Amino acid sequence: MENIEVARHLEELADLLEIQGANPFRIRAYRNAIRLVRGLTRRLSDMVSAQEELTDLPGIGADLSGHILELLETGKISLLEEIVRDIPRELAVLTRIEGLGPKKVAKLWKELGIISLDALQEAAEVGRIADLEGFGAKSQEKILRAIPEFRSHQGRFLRSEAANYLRPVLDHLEGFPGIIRMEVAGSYRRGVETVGDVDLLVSAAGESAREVMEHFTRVPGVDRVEARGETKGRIVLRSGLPVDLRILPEATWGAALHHFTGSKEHNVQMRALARASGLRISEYGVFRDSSPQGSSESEDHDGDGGPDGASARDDFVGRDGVGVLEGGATEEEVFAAVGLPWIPPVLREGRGEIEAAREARLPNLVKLQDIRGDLHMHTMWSDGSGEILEMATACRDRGYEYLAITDHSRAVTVARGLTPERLREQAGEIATVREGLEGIHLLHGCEVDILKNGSLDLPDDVLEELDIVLVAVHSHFNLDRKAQTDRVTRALAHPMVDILVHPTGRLLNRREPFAIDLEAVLEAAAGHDVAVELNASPRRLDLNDRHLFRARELGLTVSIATDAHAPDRLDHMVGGILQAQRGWIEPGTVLNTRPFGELKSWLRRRDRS
DNA sequence: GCCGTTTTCGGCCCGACTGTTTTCAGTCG
Repeated sequence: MENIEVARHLEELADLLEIQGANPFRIRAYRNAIRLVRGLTRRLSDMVSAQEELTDLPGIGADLSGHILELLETGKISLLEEIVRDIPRELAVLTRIEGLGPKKVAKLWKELGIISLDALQEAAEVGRIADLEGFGAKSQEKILRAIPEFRSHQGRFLRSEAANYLRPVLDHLEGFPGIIRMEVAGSYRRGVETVGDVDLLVSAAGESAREVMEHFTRVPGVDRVEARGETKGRIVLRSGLPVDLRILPEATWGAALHHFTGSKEHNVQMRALARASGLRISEYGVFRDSSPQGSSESEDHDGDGGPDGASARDDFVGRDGVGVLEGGATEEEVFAAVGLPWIPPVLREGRGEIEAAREARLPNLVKLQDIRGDLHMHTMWSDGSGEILEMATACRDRGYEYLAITDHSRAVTVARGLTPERLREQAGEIATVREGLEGIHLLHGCEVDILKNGSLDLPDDVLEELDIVLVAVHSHFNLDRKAQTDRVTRALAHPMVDILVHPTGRLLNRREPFAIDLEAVLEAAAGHDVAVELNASPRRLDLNDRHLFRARELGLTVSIATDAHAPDRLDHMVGGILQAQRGWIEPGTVLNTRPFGELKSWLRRRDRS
């Protein structure tokens, strides 16, 4: 069983426990464990087979370990089976509706017997929800709006889509009087491949906050305003993208930026670290508890407007006591307060970045400037829209040293894949273009299909004539896990193969990765000295960050490539770099950071003519 | 349910906003 399935089971269990009204800290323990499982680079079942103790994992104790072992062994968790006898498992789905949490879902179920999305919609339409205690007309309207939204896109946007929708919002706010600074935070800043909403931060001069908020709600393309407070507002664009605005004091901008960049997991770890040294971190700064130890004064919580006369000049009267502001003007100050160097947002996922920072072993992340070429792209010869020359000059314009033209092979008929004859014809054009081309090296390659049985779509003598050979799965996505794994590993063993491209075949929000033992695939690639691709197309971003992290651990070579089907799509490299950084990838791991000479000698490890 | 250079028991990150209340619960990030 895959980790993702383990996580799903635990998630259902956590959801139902929450609806049942279980101890919130118990729920948090489950959520922590789920995040951990999703972030693991190794399969739990492999760890169990290797006799490793799951309780060694942070956040997994005796109980959770027991549930996981039972699940791996029997495919079931008896606690979950027990709970679903009392609570319908469909209720977990309802908590995903915006505005509905476990408490409200439990109420809807107990009072109105609602367990399905359809029933919820019907009840709202006939007005039965508004009469329920704790609900009202507005809650009912909100539910009616949220259901179709939930049904359509499940609330996730590609980061690149979000960037497009966001642009007019930023333009609208840019230069508005009173705005001192503006930045996008949240998962967007961390470079996550899909985002649920966008967190926009603004610092504004004293009195102008109200006007800034008002201006924000009049963004072009706004569908509705969901919240409009003094410091926090939320609009939903017609595209469905929710945008949150926070107005924050300039003096503690760094603390706010850090807080709203997250991730949640990272913030929790940072706060725990702060607490250990008597500090408290919030979006308003880093504070040292200034109340005398054991003093009853610290228990005085309701002194909202009345700071005690003895407090020092910089004292901050917070919601739960008095503290002295220690820093927060910049993110660097926040990290420095807990003895850490600044950590790049792409790493802030609570996956060991804090330990790495403490031990001065943060990765030297690969940057766009490190990239010397693009090794995967298409032209009009198959399903691209540009000429070979156009692609080459577009690459040269981007400052690259080299590129590879890699059209499809014949099995991909819908993409007008090339037969051996057409491929040889293309080699002729490549030679012609090369003659007139200066300032960039042009490689002739092919994205060769891996057939159902793991053999390649082109004969060896044709492969030998190419400068570079990419292999990919484009068919038979439904093979079982073993068959798919065997198919791909067999292809990797072929002596002419250089790069395995888009290794899991996923399309974000559209197609799940096909069933494959990626660990085995990565190991096979390492064994055969084949590189794996990070496909930078915003729809694919395949491999994902965790796979990349694993590839790095295994010492694999990674190619970051755009798979561009038009010259302007070569800019997708930017998103690929972000993804690579999220996988802790350093320049030395990346094939296409190498100078052309080194790339050539790497390609020549194959005995080509 | 997890965890331990404050603790094997008693903590567990912190704050804002809405809607439904009339002082606050629930939800969200």
